[in-house]
Amino acid sequence: MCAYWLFKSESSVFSIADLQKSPKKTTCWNGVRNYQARNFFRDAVRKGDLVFFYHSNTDPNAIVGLCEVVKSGYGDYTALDPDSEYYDPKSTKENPLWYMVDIRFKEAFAKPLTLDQLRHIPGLENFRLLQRGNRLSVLPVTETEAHLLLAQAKANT
DNA sequence: GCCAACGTTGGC
DNA sequence: GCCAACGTTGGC
Repeated sequence: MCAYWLFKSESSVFSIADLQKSPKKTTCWNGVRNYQARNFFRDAVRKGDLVFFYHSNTDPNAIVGLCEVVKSGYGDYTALDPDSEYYDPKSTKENPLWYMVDIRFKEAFAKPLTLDQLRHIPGLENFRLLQRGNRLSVLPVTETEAHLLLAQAKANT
């Protein structure tokens, strides 16, 4: 049983095109410094899970493609690097405070699912991405929601 | 650039 | 443990 997730990224910081250009089309998703997101990485995101890639703070904001988790949660080493902007002295190698996962590019949608479009899809009323004030950068997607998203992406050609 | 919503910090 | 202040996120 694979689960579904949505990862947010500002396209100017790291876009799906950047992922596609990465070695083996794979990257570690580091720099998550929010406890809720951390808990997902540590306890729930598993190898084989499907990830919707979302561009935030861009125009238009949209789900732009799909990736696959290729490595479950492990210690985020940027937290150990004093030169990193993600450095956190409370984290150690033995006792990581922050976690990351690895994802591999799967597909870029021919036409991204824009935020505006998502708001009009029946069945997504409770989708966390669409909820007011939502700021979580790693969020769970239910199987029902995932199927709706995949169907819409397919229909969007 | 603005502002609402949220998470975190720190004083008490 | 409460809550005000602050910093950040993210849509517009």
